[in-house]
Amino acid sequence: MTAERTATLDDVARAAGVSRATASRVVTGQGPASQRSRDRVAAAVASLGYVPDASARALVTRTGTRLAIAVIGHTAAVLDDPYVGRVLTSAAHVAAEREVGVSLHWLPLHDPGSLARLADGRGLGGLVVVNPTRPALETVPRALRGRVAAVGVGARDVPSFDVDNRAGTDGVVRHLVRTGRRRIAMVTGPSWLPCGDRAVEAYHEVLRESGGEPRVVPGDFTAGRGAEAAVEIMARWPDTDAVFALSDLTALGVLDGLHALGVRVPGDVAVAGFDDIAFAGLSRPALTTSTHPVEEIATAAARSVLDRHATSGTTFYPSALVVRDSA
Amino acid sequence: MTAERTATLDDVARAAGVSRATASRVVTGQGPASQRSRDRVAAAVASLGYVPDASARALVTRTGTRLAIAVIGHTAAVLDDPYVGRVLTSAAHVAAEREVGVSLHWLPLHDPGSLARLADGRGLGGLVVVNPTRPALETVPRALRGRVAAVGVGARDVPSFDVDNRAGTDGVVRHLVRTGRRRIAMVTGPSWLPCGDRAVEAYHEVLRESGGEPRVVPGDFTAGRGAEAAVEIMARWPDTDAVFALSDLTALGVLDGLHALGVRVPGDVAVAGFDDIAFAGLSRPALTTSTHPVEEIATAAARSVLDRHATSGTTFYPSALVVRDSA
DNA sequence: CCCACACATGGAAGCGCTTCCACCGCAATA
DNA sequence: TATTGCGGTGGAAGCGCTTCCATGTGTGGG
Repeated sequence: MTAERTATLDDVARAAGVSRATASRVVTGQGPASQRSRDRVAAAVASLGYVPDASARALVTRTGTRLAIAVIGHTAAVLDDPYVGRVLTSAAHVAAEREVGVSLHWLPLHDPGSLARLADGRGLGGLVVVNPTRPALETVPRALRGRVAAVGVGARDVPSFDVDNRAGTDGVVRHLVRTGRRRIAMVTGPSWLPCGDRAVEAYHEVLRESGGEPRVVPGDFTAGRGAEAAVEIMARWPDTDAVFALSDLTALGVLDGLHALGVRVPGDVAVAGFDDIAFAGLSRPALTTSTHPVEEIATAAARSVLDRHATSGTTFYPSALVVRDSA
Repeated sequence: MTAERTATLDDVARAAGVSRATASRVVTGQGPASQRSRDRVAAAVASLGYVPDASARALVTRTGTRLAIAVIGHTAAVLDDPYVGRVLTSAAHVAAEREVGVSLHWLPLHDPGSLARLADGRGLGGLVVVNPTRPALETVPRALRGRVAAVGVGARDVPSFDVDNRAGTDGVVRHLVRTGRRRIAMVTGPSWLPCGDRAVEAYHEVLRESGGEPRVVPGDFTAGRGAEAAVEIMARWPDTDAVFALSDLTALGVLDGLHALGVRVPGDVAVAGFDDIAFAGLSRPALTTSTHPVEEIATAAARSVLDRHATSGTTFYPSALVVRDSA
């Protein structure tokens, strides 16, 4: 075990024959430096394998670079949903682009205060909140002001990015109506997620127009709940001829529940989901759904944060109907 | 915008009427402190809402607390696989338990050197490498020695945790043989992943015993590749009566490819996967597979790292056959 | 009654870095 | 020639924290 220290900026400065101040200027690219210094420092950095210490840097600049993703809703179910994975992938890509790290934080639904602990050594360059709830967003640490964005609607004061699930729902339900369905049930998302509200509204509107009466049961975006919901729906309204779930995962569960009940899809009941996850095309029957450009949304959110775009309000991304076999 | 600074240890010390050194001792719990000091400092911490600055702490202790997860194989496909998500969830749980953060790093397959950049301000308390490749592991920064574990086999010098896919494969293939299949094909994992080798060996062994000839096509753990592989297999060996894929995702793809070919499952061809992901029970026909206790494995890896267990070598976790409809 | 010994405590150093500031030499201007 | 201006530079301060060390302060034993 040789006591081989990792190179420090002082080492670089010494090797390059300049002061530490100059070395710092060259390494960070801030401030003036002669071509000669620049070259010598660069050479020293390369030969020593110098990597700046992020902690020390964060300590003095009072601001870090890491991109933090905070996912609200601390249940294992959240990650079974490919949604979070897709958000993470995209964020990771943006982070890689910018050469910053990304950290992941799981926040229990009812301890929004924990968001405050995220400042974590000022190491953060930005924060993306997934599934934002209002109380959670209000506890965002002061230190992060101006460097926060939300994925999902419901954010105040911070830019927010979400799929237009009002239009998406409208498209799906209209498709159901167009194909002759009239007794259409809907499985919603978790009630604490404000973003589902607009979808439910759209569902009600289309039904009002087409003369159907609403049949809404609560969901939570899990497959298990979908299976339960299917049973509930068929027990309560046996003449139901279509089920729309605000999540493909749930729709897949509905498919399963219906299958267990001996109900044929789409013969007896049409089923549609939302999100167009990878498995949607793989189920039997393949799931009719509406796209959710998660990658685009998450990428935009991450960029917005890292670029310090001071915009606020929600940007909606379009959702497109994908007709497969189930409806 | 009031210039409201966040409380520092000096503020705490002043408010408690002790020196900064004493305040530090109380906050960290290291070193002696009288009950009186302890109480006063605790009160000051509470009233000021003091949170230690992780950067400053990491700077001086030369070691952080954050748990880093490095996933090797920088492709979007990796995250479509629920596998990584399950690892992350588990790691996040352990991190929450220990009140440390977790950061996520996506490492391109062919730039193992990037692992070195992870030391990232010594902010790391431990590193878990997912899908370890030998070259990648060799570049783990010195600073992290003794605080690294791997999920998946192939690690040298660091503790490693994986499912016993040799036994799992053995179980699945034997089940296939037991149910009368003899012309069994296998779709493997990506060739750069050493952990698949033992599974392939087990497959060969069972086949040797039962007198079947091996039919191996390469896979990459994606569903898309599964569909392709199904077509390849049926073209090359039309009398194939079973396909075993080393990943449920791929098996689901095989199901899809077979369906497109008009091949009935399990009537004409039995299909089995590996991992028992959530969707395995949802497909039609429901997938026969072998469990992969990812949560257990990842939890063990995370704990091992955070607890500085100096064990090395691989711990294997059992895999259990789950018989459903597809085989 | 004094010394040794523990325990508590505060002062000060220093982790690796950025950045303010004063300074220097040089070219351009008066 | 004397003056300004400016790009380039190094010294030094300081970010918030831990920890070494020397210094009190109270106990028990000799």
